Amino acid sequence: MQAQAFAPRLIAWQALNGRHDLPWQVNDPYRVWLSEIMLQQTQVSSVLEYYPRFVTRFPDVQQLAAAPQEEVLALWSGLGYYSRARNLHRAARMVVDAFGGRFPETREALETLPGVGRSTAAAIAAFAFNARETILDGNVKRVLTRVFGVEGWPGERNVEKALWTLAESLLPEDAASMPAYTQALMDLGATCCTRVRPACTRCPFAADCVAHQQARTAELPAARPKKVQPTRYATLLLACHGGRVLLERRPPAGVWGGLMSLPELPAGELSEAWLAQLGTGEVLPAWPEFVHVFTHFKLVITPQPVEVDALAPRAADDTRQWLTPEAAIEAGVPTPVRRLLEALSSGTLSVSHQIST
DNA sequence: AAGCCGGGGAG
DNA sequence: CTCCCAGGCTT
Repeated sequence: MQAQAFAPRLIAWQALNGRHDLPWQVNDPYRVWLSEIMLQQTQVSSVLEYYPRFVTRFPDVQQLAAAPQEEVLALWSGLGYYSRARNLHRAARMVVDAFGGRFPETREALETLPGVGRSTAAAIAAFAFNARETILDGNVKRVLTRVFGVEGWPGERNVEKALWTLAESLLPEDAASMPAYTQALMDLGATCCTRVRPACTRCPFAADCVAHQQARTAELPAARPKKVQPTRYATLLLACHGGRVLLERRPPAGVWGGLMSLPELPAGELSEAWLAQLGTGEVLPAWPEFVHVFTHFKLVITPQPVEVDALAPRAADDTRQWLTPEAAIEAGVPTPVRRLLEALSSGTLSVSHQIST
């Protein structure tokens, strides 16, 4: 893909397939700025409900600057990211007070307005002033990583820097086409090069797109690395006597809430209090620990078998029961507990580390 | 560099 | 439920 071929092909595509009737597609820096702020991390369909009301109430930057902040926030209510509204109001006052009521025309100067970062400033400069500045939003990152096969998560500093450089190298030569080109970048990402199931058959770059040619549109852009889950540790007690094992109903809230389970010793140690409850017996060697993964943490479980000399008295309610492993499984237990009970009933003396879910 | 902001849509 | 969206600001 030649860099100089990118913009003309994209603009030609946009002329026939792009969006041309969005209400903020006007040559007015105030309305462009307002729409760009509203569209930050917010989908077009949502902004379409708010933007008309806002420009009706505040037709120009002077009237916005003169309004009380509460009224601005009220019109923003429901859009989310309310610091955008506060910054919007501050920026309007800055335009009036510091720039004489006229928006600055360069990307660099626009970036001094609160709430206007590099990409938003570039969008305003390109749409309103034909500046040869590139945007780099989520749509553009997706298009560029796919077409040019850029590896790595775009949130990573080096990857993002490379994308800015790449995006700048693709700008059209003639400044007059900057509005159409910028809109085309957004439109391609929003309507064709979508996050899932992109419409590559309708894409002007399909023949050159690295992701499409390698059938890797699902892998590019690379997803955010998953956060390392916090680790918790627990000992699950396998108290056995006469072919039965002690089960305990867990508290209603929290992990495995309300389910029957093996008694859990939080500290990872076999406590004296627990042994006393069970009377006398023999503590057997612990089984190998294994990991159970939850959505928000991982639990390292140490199964601790104990052969007790007699069955402790059954509690009045059903919070504690001595059951055969088979009956316990039947009662409904969490998956890792079921695996342990299965190992117990099959007479296995140790559990493989491969137990996990 | 990572966390935060927020409501909503898609899968 | 997760992940992301026309990102920017703070720590």
